[in-house]
Formats: sequence, structure tokens, C-alpha cells
Amino acid sequence: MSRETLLPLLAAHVMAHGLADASLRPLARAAGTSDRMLIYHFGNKDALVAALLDYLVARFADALDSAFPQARSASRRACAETVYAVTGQPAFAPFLRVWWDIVAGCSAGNAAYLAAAGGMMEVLLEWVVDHLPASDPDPAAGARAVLTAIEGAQALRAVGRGDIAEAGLAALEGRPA
Amino acid sequence: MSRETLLPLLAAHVMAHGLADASLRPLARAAGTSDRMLIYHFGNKDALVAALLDYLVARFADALDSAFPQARSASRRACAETVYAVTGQPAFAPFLRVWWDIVAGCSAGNAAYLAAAGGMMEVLLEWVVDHLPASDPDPAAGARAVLTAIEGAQALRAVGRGDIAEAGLAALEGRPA
DNA sequence: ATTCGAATGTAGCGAGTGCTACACTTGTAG
DNA sequence: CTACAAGTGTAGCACTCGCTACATTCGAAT
Repeated sequence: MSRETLLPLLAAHVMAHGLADASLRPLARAAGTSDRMLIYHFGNKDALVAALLDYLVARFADALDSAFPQARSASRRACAETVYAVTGQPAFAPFLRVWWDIVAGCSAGNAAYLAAAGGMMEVLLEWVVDHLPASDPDPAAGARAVLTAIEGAQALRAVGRGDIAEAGLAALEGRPA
Repeated sequence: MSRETLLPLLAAHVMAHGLADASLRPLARAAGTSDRMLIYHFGNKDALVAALLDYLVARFADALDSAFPQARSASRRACAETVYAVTGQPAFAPFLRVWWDIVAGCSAGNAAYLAAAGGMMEVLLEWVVDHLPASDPDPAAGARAVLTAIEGAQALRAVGRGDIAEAGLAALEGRPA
């Protein structure tokens, strides 16, 4: 039972139950060990959470690579709609659950969460750049526009207003760049 | 000390310290009373939080009305940028802090949070409709597009990537509808 | 003046929190 | 075989959590 064997089990528990109120004893139970041992391996809870966030960012990158279509989209709008559709699949719900915990934590000033959020945004940004139409005149700006729209659409879906998100994406500039 | 006199004090504490880990005793201390009395007045913590969310939605509507310019924007993009700029002012930071707690709570399945989030989105949607260019061909769709972009921009700013948000908004369709 | 209910203070319960002390069993290097 | 460090189980500390029991005070209606 090293950090490396523990992390997937801990991550599974966090994705199922949220990051915000993950406490040592339930975490340990999910990993088949004790709170005592979690502290032994990671030093303290903050370090455990930091390791967990690193691990989750890597898993998020994996999930993006494997779940998304390879082809480039026909327009910025199509790209945004694709990401919105894919991240709406059940496989991504646990990531979103954790994601909003991270955003809330960042908003509360948690530095460790800020670093993890930065990593996730970097991963997503690169993926979007690679999936914009090859003809896009400014892929860097396009990716930022798409990412902003996706982030907003996901927030609206999270609060039960997916209707606004879908209408919002549909009204995005649609011409193929 | 009735609910009505308590609510502003409780809301002030929540906006300063976040909604996620607001517990009865600190809340009571901030309001100059005891956890005992909070339960007496509200029944239980869930009811207290529900009342608090109602109150916060009303305060959010007030803040929008008083802090925003009266004039209509020149374009959807200008409207989004105005809202982004205004909600970036310090006066709105506490609302955003609470907002992301609400989004995270919704994502975790909290029904009370869902209702509050719906209220806030309704308020914001109406405000955006009223501030789109009068020439906008489809204000309902336009408001949804603007709201989606704003929501995403705020999320990105919350995680320290305001740079992405600003580039994203700037790349929005700019023609005056 | 008495009665009654609303309002409030004090104390505490059982559960959960992060973390630690201490003892014990291993696996391994000398 | 011995010595030593890594790993692990048990128990517990001091604290916070939401909530309750009990007793009291206070003001208004009878």
C-alpha cells in the first residue's frame, strides 16, 4: 500500500462523493486502510489533497484523450457544442462534480485548488486548439472563446439551466472561421 | 431578534466566509446570538440556509439594479463585457464567492441550492434582456448567449485565468445584432 | 395578581474532525 | 541471528458539528 496504489482508490471515492467534504476516515475506508496510514503516507491532509489533485488532473487529461472524437470541428461553435455534449456524458459527471468543488475552493482562496484548476484549464485549452477548424484565423483566441463558452454552459447545466446553455451555444458565431 | 433582523447579519457572515462551511455557532456569533436561538427561529439548519438563500437572491437583484449602468449596450459582446467588468468590482466578490458554493452544491445534488441558483439566473437573464441593443433580432437568444459567456468568464476568473476569460469575451461575435 | 406562552441561557449528547502516542509486527541488511 | 527501520493496529486527544433538555425570564392578556 504505497501512495501510488492508494491514489486511484482515493480518487474514486472523491469523484463519487465530492472533494469539499472528503474527510480522512471515509477516505481511508474507501481505500481499505485507516486514517492513521493516510497521514503516515502523505504527511497531512493538505499534502494528501494536493497529491489527489495532481492525480485527478492526469486522469482528466486521459479522459479527454479517450472520450473525444479525433476529427477537427467545422466551426468554433461546433467545437464548443461537441465538448459540451461529450462532457455531458455520465463518465464526465464525477469530474464536473469535483471541478465545481475546485472552483468554489479557488474562489475561497485555496492555493492548492488554484494550481489544479490551472492544470485542468491548460489541458482543455490545448485540446480545444487541436480541434478547432484548421482554417481558424486565430486558434489561440478561438480556443479561449470556445473554452469560455463551454465553462459557462457547464455551470448553467450544473444549476439545472441546461436550456440556457444550449440556447447560448447555439447563438454563438457559427461561420466556419 | 426575529428572522428578519437576523438575516442581514447572517448573510453578511456568509458572504464574508462562504456558504459551504457555515456552521451554526460561528453564524450565531456573527449575529450576536446563540446556535440555540438560530434553531429556535428557523427550525433547523436546512431551513435557515433556505431562508438565507432567498435573502441573498433578493440582495443580488438589488446589487444588480444599483451597480449597473442604465443604458443599453451597443452589442451582445459589449453587454457581456459590461457585466463581466461590473461583477469584477470588489462589491461583487462576496456574491461570487457564495455563487460558486451554490454551483458546487447543485452539482452535488443539493435541491435548496438548485432553487436559489434558478432564482439568480432568472434575475440575471432579465437584466441582460433589458440591456441588449434594442435592435437585437432575438433578445431571448441573445441574453442566453451573453449569460453563458459571462458565466464562463467568471468561472475562469475565479480559477485565476481571467486572461482566458477576457480573450474569450473579446472573440465573441461583435456586430451590433 | 395570575397565568401562559414566547424568548433565552446553560449544559450537554453523540457523532465526526485532523492528528498523535505507543506498541507491535514485519522485511531486510549486517 | 541480530539490529534497525518501515509499516501497521488500537486507542485516544482536543475540538467542532447539529441539535436537545431543562430551567428561567419576561411581557402581555385575563
